[in-house]
Amino acid sequence: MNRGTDGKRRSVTIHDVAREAGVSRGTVSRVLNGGHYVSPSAQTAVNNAIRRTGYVVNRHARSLITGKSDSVAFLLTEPQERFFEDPNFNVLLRSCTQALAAQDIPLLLMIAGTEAERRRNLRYIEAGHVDGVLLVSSHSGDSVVRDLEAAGVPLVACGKPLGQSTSVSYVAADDRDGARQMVRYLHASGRRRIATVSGPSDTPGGVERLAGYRETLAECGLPADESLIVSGDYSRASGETAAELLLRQAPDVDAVFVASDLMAQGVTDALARAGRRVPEDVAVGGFDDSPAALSARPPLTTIRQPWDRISNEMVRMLLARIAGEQHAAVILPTDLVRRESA
Amino acid sequence: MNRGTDGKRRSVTIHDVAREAGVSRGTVSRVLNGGHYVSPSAQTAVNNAIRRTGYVVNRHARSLITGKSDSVAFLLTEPQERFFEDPNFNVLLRSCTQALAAQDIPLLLMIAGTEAERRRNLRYIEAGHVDGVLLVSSHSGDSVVRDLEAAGVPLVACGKPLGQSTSVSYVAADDRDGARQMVRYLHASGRRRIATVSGPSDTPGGVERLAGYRETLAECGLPADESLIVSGDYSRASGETAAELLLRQAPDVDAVFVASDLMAQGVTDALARAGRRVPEDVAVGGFDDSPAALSARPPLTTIRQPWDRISNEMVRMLLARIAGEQHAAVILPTDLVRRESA
DNA sequence: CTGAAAGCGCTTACAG
DNA sequence: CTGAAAGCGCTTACAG
Repeated sequence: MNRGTDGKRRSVTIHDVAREAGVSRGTVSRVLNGGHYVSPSAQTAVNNAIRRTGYVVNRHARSLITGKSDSVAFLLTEPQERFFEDPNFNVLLRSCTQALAAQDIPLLLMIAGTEAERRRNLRYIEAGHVDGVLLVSSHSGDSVVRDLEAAGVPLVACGKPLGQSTSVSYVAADDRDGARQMVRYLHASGRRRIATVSGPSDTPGGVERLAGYRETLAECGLPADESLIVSGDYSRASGETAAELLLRQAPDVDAVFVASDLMAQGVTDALARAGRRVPEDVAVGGFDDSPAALSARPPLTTIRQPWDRISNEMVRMLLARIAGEQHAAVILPTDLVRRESA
Repeated sequence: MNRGTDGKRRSVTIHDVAREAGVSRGTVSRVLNGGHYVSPSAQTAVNNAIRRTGYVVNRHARSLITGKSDSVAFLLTEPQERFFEDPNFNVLLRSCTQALAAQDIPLLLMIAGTEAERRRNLRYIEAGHVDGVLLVSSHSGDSVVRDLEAAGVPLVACGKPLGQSTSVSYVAADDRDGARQMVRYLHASGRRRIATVSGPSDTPGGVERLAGYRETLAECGLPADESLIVSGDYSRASGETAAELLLRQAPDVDAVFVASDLMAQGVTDALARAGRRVPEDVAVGGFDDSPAALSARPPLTTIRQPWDRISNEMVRMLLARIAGEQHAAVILPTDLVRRESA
């Protein structure tokens, strides 16, 4: 579609291409849609005509008949504050956008911070305006998954959706194993009073990383000690609070596995204020390998989540789901990244 | 549009509503589009029918005839690394998404990091698949503005586009005045060797904030001294490098106005390493009031950019532009935020 | 104020 | 392999 000098759109349609190529509109459409049942000569004639006329398909007309929009939504039900505090979402959003763009599928960004926004977005999605949704919503109370499933909308979640739904596709990092790696590492470097700051218990990361911590402690023959376990809400401030509590409850702590880098940054702040050196007195291990890991002082030893792979898998799965494939879960491995904090 | 159990969409159309309401499709369409020339009784009959049938307009069909997509693009031509390092973009993206959502207009996120992505996005936009674009692209070398303008696509830029185009709408914070406020403040608190770390000279912030710095120095009767001026690229690392250079060139520096919080964070790091106390020995003033200002140690005194207002204005202007209004520029005031670094 | 009708640009059976 | 034709769901002059 071009716009003339009058500002009105004057589009070259399939009709113009057909005339230019000396074939029917049906034939043009066929080459547009894969070139099946088209003779080589017609094929080239059409392609040349397309080039000469500068034709671009009108997606609305196509969608009207195919019933597909060729677009997907990236829906965020997280309270916004957290979203914009957490660098992981950025990486995820960027990678998903680009993976989709590579297939010429635009990404509609939707933020459902308030209940009203949640309803509006749901209405839009359920009206069939997108072919599927990439869902980022770590809290479980959330009914979005249920609503979307009920409406039959293809869906892939980032992280395992807690709660009832067992039939939803998701891709997640191996949280539990990541926690295990970190705790094993702390133990191997000689620490014996290993604490943890866990995430909220209504998030997969909150549950799984804590479970990994517990398992590994047992595996290493270290006693379970509830005074070594405190929890936060993934924010930096909650990390500070948690560390202060920890220092009171278990002053002899010599290592902390923190369930997110942002919280770990808060932990190192509090530790520094309390006069504990990191890592000499207390080793600190984070989770995520987010930018926060680098900006923390000292830089954080942490668990890297493979966000590029996660987003690529999410996009791949969603497209497969849209094409009719069954749901599935993909669990991706994590890596330990050594820096200075442990 | 609903999906039956077979997974196929079975939509209720305007036709069903018309039948249910006992009117023609034209009448239904009229109430959908504002209710002009419709009798009150027809109006209510149609509204009831819509409610009963759960009708939702098919946007593709509507777009096919109106020639509008009722969606806009948020186009980012910044190299991605910078985007995801800069918290301002997050705020901007969130606010724009929500301001648009309030009007029921979806935002398509487009990232043009590479030349190939740039071309693909441009093709999509120029094909008329969106009604307009919100552009975030601070570097001037960029031909996107030119291309988009040539194609007649309604456009609003964030920040003044450097370069030739004089006819593009934009909204920007008052960079120059923000710089003035900060330098005046530093001067008023007794500093006399006030340095600056400027941004790249091909960005509006790089140019304007430096100009504001120079003007205010003169206004305060302080001598212009080029050894007090170094530049960075807005990254934290470049702030560190700049500060190191500064300490060599002008060891007696007692204040630094830094053109971004991220760079200012690098400056405080380097200052701390060099044994200078902030703010006792050297006062540091940032720009942006981004999350980095809070996570810096000490927290940064900085210039707040009104991102909420900026995004609201951008959306308002774009919608006006799409509706046919002439281009315009909006300059929004900034505020000094006092914290501990100066 | 309202209905009948044309038409937006495409895809897809249906015949050949 | 190809063309003619129907139809996707809507909006908008055009008559009344």
